[in-house]
Amino acid sequence: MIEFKLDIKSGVPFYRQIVDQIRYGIASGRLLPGEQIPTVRDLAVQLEINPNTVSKAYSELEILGVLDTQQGTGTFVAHKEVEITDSEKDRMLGQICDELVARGQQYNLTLKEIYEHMQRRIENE
Amino acid sequence: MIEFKLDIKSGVPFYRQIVDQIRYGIASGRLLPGEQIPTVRDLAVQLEINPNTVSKAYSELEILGVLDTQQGTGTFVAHKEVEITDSEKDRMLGQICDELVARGQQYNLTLKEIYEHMQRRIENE
DNA sequence: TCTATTGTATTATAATTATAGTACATTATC
DNA sequence: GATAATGTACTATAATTATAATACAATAGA
Repeated sequence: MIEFKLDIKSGVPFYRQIVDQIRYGIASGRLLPGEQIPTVRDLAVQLEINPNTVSKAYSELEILGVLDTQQGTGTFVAHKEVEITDSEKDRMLGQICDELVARGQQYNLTLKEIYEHMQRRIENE
Repeated sequence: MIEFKLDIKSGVPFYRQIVDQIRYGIASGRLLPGEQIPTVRDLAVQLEINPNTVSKAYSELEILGVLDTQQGTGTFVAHKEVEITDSEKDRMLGQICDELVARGQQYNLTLKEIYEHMQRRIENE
């Protein structure tokens, strides 16, 4: 399970922060395939937002195949079925890191700072 | 002078991205007090957005005392210190990492893979 | 079967964000 | 003084985001 947290000051829409945090959780291995995530109502209470906003995030991830939802039961991390070739993964890896550096540059964040931030977050898991 | 760049995928409002990039630019010393920044119309053309959106960003920064505007002349960096707190910097780091690690998840990239790729880049610098 | 819990759907409302178009006031410059 | 460029102001429109309240359908479990 992961801990959800909204940054009110960031300007990033709430539903979008939830989407990103779930995907981050999967990428970090803290959310495993088949694992249940909080119910729409529970997460809404926890984050002090409207259930519709949580539902919007979950729906978006279900359409993308990231989550499986079962009415009456709950919402679960999906079992990935799409296979991606190593070469494509490598290409995306480079692209993601390029983008990380470029985004960081806009806000005077160095490659090292970003790296160390990731390190801290990995260690605190 | 700084190079402005908008991240369309981030969900962060355009005017907000402009505000932050100017603030961080001043804080880092890449924008100097008294220096002229692009005109409302020029930046709008450059970023392919509406002039009103640029104007909104500039107005907000003028209220904060970060920019001085002179009708008929242009907009200039004010003689005022801009401080980016550690917590704000941390929030920005978190936001960028969340967004891009989440984006990598689409391609089955793990946090560890991204982290290690960054490490290799640092070593090759 | 009954009940509680789950996700889902709907309608309404409001605030925010962005665009489009137009116009005006101020300033520098020729 | 005339002109061009500047920031500013205004109205209108649309899409997005978030909330509120309600209801319905599916499931698990007593």
